[in-house]
Amino acid sequence: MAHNVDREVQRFQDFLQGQGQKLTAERTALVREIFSTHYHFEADELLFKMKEKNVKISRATVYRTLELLVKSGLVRRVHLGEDHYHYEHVSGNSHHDHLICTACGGVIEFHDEELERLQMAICEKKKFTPTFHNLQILGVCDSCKRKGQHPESPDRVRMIQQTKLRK
Amino acid sequence: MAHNVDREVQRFQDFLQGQGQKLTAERTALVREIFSTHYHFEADELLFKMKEKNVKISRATVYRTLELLVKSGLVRRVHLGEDHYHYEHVSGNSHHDHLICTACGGVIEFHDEELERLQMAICEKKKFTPTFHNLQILGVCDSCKRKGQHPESPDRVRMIQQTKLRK
DNA sequence: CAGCAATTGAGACTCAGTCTCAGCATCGGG
DNA sequence: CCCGATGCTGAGACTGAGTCTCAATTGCTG
Repeated sequence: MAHNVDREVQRFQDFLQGQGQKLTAERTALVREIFSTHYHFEADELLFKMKEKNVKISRATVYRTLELLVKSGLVRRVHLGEDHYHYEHVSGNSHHDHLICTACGGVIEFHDEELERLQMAICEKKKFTPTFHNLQILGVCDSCKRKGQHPESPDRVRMIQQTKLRK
Repeated sequence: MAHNVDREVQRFQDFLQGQGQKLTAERTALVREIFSTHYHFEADELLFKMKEKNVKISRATVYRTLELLVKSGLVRRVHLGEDHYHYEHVSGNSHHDHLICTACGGVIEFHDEELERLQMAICEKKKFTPTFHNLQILGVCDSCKRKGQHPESPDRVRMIQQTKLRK
């Protein structure tokens, strides 16, 4: 919990209404779940969590709702070094990038103004109009390094999965 | 062509031998294809090109060889904003990142020392030992902007496919 | 030439994600 | 109160990228 989710539900409803769409029970449940528990998650993980809670929501609805959430700007789709998407919610707070530990699979977020500025400068030089960016740095985090975990080779990152779900 | 491919073939053989593995006709053909023609490519695209040239190589072998090439460091696996991998060959030249035009699908490469330094500094601050990174900036390139192509929303990038192949 | 490990192709399989379609919910008129 | 329109839903078929299995083949090496 730790966070009042109603604000996001409201924002989503506003977005939907602007499109002549409706905030249904399923959509509300998904938004609540996303904003109260998860931070980074996979679509199937979300599906699984809902099933666990005995809230029956179909795969199709989960994907459809995620798409709407991405369009509304409440959720962002990110690559985290694996070969499928991850999602993260955006609680009004600013953009960030990811350090991904290839030993434990953990994700550290960071934001750096200098980095953002530099990217803008690069785009300007190339006459490129950026809308979005995505930076992942793969490596080994401090605690894994202490434990002497040897880094997996980058191309094996995708194999390091803490959670395997899908019923 | 434009580039002598034998050096890469040799490097690959050295790598394979170090592992007690063999440089077969199929592997040689793939390396030659990769280093003489493509720059960024998808696995299936490579498979298709080989078929086109009447060099029969199975899907499994293409994927297996790509994995070996990634391990050997001759080829790099990158995300280019779509939901599956792309590959690019590494001809001894340095690391670079990508500007990806969401209107035309084009890819502009760039390398910036300052950016690299900054990333190292960020990692240091977080006590993170980087091995690899991947930065994509999505947006609209100069020529698309002139043509007034309106930018696709980031989450639709994956739909913009110039080439659809597979058999 | 026999033995043996590495390699191969065909095709089954997996898994994330998409699509289709019939049935349901809701709403604004008549 | 019923009607049609519109949007939403779940079930499950489908897709496409990538992986795995296994029997057959290759290419050493002794």
